[in-house]
Amino acid sequence: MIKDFFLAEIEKAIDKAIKAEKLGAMTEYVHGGLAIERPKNPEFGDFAVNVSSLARAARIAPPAIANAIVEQLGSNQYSVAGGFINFKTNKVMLSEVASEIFEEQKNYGKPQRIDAEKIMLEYVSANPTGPFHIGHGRWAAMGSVLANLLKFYGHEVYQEFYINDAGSQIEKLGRSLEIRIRQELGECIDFPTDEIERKNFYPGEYLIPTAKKFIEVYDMTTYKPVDLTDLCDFAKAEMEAQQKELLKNFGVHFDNFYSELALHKSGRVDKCIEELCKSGKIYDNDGAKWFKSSDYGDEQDRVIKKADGSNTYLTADIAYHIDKLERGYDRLINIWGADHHGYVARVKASIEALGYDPCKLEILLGQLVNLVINGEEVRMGKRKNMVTLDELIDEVGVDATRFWMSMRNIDTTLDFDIELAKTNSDENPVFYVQYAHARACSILRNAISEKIDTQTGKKSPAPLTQSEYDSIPKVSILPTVDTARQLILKLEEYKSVIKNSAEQRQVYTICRYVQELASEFHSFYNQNRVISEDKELMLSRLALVMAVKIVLCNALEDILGISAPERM
RNA sequence: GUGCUUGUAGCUCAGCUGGAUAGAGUGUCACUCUCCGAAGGUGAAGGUCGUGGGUUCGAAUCCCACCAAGCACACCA
Repeated sequence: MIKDFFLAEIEKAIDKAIKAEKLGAMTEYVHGGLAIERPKNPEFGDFAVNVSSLARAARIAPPAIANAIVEQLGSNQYSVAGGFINFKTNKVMLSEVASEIFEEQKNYGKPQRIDAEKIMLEYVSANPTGPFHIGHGRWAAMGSVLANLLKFYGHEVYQEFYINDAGSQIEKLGRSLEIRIRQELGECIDFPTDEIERKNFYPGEYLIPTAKKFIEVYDMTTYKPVDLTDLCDFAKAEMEAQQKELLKNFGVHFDNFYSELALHKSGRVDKCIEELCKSGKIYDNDGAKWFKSSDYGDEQDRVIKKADGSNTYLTADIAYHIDKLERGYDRLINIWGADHHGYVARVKASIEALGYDPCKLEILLGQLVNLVINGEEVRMGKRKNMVTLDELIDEVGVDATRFWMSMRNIDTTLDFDIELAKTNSDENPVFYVQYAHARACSILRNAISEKIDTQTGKKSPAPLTQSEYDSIPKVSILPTVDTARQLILKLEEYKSVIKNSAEQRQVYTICRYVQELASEFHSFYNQNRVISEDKELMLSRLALVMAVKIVLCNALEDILGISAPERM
């Protein structure tokens, strides 16, 4: 990376300046204390480093420090402004960026060496009691993008969906299906109207098709009592199948679906309670067993076994996380909705109590999604207003949904404006970026297509022959104009974007980057004609266009999981 | 009441471990198609960084208090 090169040069110069006693009271510089940044105003240069932080140790003014360091560098590439050292990259370095892109192709931006980890990424993890709502869409999109990103960065990533298929909710689902079946068979029956009673059912209409299917499978003409477990199993299987189908269509891949019910049946949950008992952190109170999670920073202790002898949801969750750790993962990353934040402390506490390092568990808490329809916020959660993820994707498409769900920092509430996401216009960032890619493809097509004048019908030969076109990657780019320089620097930035995004688990920075790159490219396009009489210049510019196309395509398809269309 | 998250331009959001004149997009207004896709580009206007203190040479950024919004505070899952 160009940044790393400059940082190393400057750090060397600081060491030299200290030896020459040019940095006042400073006797030692610990490497890594400074960072290279892009100046806010490009007139200052391509990169900058702020040395003001050394002022305290040196006890001299920042500009004097900067000058002392630049003196040691002995190059006119560097200039000083206040506490900043600014510098421009030379043409050779810029040209190398493009060569690197052509060499690496799909791997451009992948770091050479990282401490690779075996990561378990768990996300979505919904109840199989109904269709996904748009909130699930955010976790699905962000999770799959994060998985792509971490894999690309060099980690080994395993994606898992924890199915909450145990507990009382499943019985609710079964009983709700029964009502729908009896309705279908002509019985005059409905869900309770009393609000509290109604909470024991899922009155959404989505169970009607399932009821019809059930009637067909069981060949019923009138309702005969069916075992509740059969009803539950049928409904559950149907909901799970629907959810899996949707995930597939949404471009979200899971390596495994882990059943909570199977976890209970395997005896792992009971074993986990035993282990906790051995740790001495369990006590009895009011007939229930409590886990002393407050010893590990939780606000209060938690029930692990109820007075009626059954386990709580937490108990299974503890067992599940221990199971993940036993499967040998270095790191567990979970994406949870912010409404589950209370669980973080207790799950971490259990991990620690059972002798594992709680730092291995990273929980990304995501704020929820608000739907904006015609400029008005529609609150989710109220069942009657619920918009399902299915409906949303039908309305705006997979690409736009994935992009919009990923484009914001996870800890801000996301406003999803349906009307905006639907428009194929400049208001929509997805189309803006895809358009840039299509435009790059179009230029490359034109470079080897013969041109037909629409007025005269005269044909003129293609600007380049196929073999000339194939040699483009070997061409060295001539960053003669400023827009080209800026574009190349933006391409170079991709490497740091990938690094920061992967290390901080911040997916939205990729979305931002891709918009910025598209913007630089559109700007370049408008100021420079790519296909021209000057062949050397044309080849150089085509090489730049090709480099942009590669990076845009990599970011869109491989990381964001969004199509990079060649035509629109 | 307690905890977590958020408060930056009309709107939606960036702003990296404190540092250059607080940045984008969108909306508004003005330019811009003889030429590779105008689904584009260029420019202008628009901000007491929720409020008040504090730390610092220097604060949108760190600390404290307050105000406002969202979420969570089960022997539900």
